[in-house]
Amino acid sequence: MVSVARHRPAELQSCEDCGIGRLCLSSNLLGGNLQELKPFIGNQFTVQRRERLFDAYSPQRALYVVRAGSFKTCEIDADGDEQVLEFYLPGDVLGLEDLLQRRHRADAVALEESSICTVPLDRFGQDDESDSIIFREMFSVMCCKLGEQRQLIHQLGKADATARLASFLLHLSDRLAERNLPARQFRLSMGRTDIASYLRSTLETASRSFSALQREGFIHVRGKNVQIIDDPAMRERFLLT
Amino acid sequence: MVSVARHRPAELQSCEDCGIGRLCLSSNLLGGNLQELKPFIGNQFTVQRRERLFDAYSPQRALYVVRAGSFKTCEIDADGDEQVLEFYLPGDVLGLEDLLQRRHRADAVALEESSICTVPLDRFGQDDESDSIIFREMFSVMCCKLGEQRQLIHQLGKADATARLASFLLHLSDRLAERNLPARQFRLSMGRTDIASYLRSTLETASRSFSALQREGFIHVRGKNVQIIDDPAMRERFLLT
DNA sequence: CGTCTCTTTGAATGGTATCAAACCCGGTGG
DNA sequence: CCACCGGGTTTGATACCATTCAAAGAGACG
Repeated sequence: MVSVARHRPAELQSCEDCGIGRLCLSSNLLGGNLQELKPFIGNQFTVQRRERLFDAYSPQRALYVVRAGSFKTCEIDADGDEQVLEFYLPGDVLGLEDLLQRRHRADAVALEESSICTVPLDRFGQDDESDSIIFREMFSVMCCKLGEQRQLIHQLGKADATARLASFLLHLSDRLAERNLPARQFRLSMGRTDIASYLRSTLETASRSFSALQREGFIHVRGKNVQIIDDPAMRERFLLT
Repeated sequence: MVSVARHRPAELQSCEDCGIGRLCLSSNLLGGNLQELKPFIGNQFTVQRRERLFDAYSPQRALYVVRAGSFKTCEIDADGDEQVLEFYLPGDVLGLEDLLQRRHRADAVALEESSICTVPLDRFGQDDESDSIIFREMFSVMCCKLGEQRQLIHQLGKADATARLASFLLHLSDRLAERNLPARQFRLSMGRTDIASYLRSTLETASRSFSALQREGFIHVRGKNVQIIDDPAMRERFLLT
């Protein structure tokens, strides 16, 4: 069995790795103008597990970059059920989709003790030059997000519960790898309920899917600890696009 | 029975109604600077039913505004199945999500004889001022699209097939109303297969859902002709958010 | 070591996909 | 004008997967 250090969240080493410098990891709009973004960075602070970074419907004052730990955004629907919208890892930016209305459209909750950098919105509008840079960055992230959501929609329609979980795990693994974090063996900071909610399923089905993936030899699971055993086979079997 | 004029697609009256002037109908970033966008408008042409406006993976040369008629975008997935991504009505802009890569990510197919205005991409980068305006416009549309996709994801997870169809029809009705087109009684330009694909369901289920909505007195259906009979009750019963 | 929360597993129910056949409508040609 | 044809649509029967309800099991923490 693997001995896991207790509750040590994933962390970025330096500002150079910080997501605000390349808001969308797959974007290459920016060459190396990290310096130009420095003026936008505000103060840092930590958020405890289950604490909210911001509330739905509250006015937006900043963008938030996850420095360490992880978050989920979720909204409460008309029936009072919580729906998980997205998970955020170190380097991810929270609040982009709220910029237009300058009002948060979801709750942001820390999944573990986490550290945050702020990018106050009042820095915008000071200088057209840097405004334009950050605007294009945001645009690029939005494009990525649109693509990701499209992916999710596609999956929700075609793939069964097990395939959706497999995709989720592979995507998570890819994101961890992009951040130079352990991507083959990791600890999920979110519970089965959150995963199920994100995948538009139920916690029982999610749990069964974990078991199924383990039974078929793709992964090893023990509670929140996941090890991806046969990554290529898993992609071959479950990844559609 | 209603006598329907044969195949007369919905149409915009003037450039003032054109979507490029307020790319996202719910956005209010622009005050009234329609004039500033005029230089961006390129030539017009028509597309026949089932003809493609552009192909997936082809390089993007322009944005396309639907002037009359309607379109669907769809992609062929790994299994060779067509997946409908979005439907476009007069005033809608095609190609926004492809801007980052300047490469189309889906096929765009005319659902009926349609008319198109182009916004060639080579107009961009000439003038920072107008670039910035169009950039913000696009950003605003992206925000709207993100919201819509989020809505769809939500529905795919929670609502059953009938509720999803109801939502689809109500949303379509709203979009027609925004364009000052008949919104209570209209002719669907897309077939059951396309609707089913968009809703991540099957044509049989879509058909049954139409029947169910009619049986319960919410709508009247006769092939592609739809009349919304009890709009408020339908919203009350099916619309989640 | 006990308690609480989260997770796993089981059995029954229900919605949707699938397979199959009949039907309707629009268009064509006699 | 009517008969016919073909694509699209409706409806029916069955099978399967996911949800739901229920209970037992594992892990975290004091």
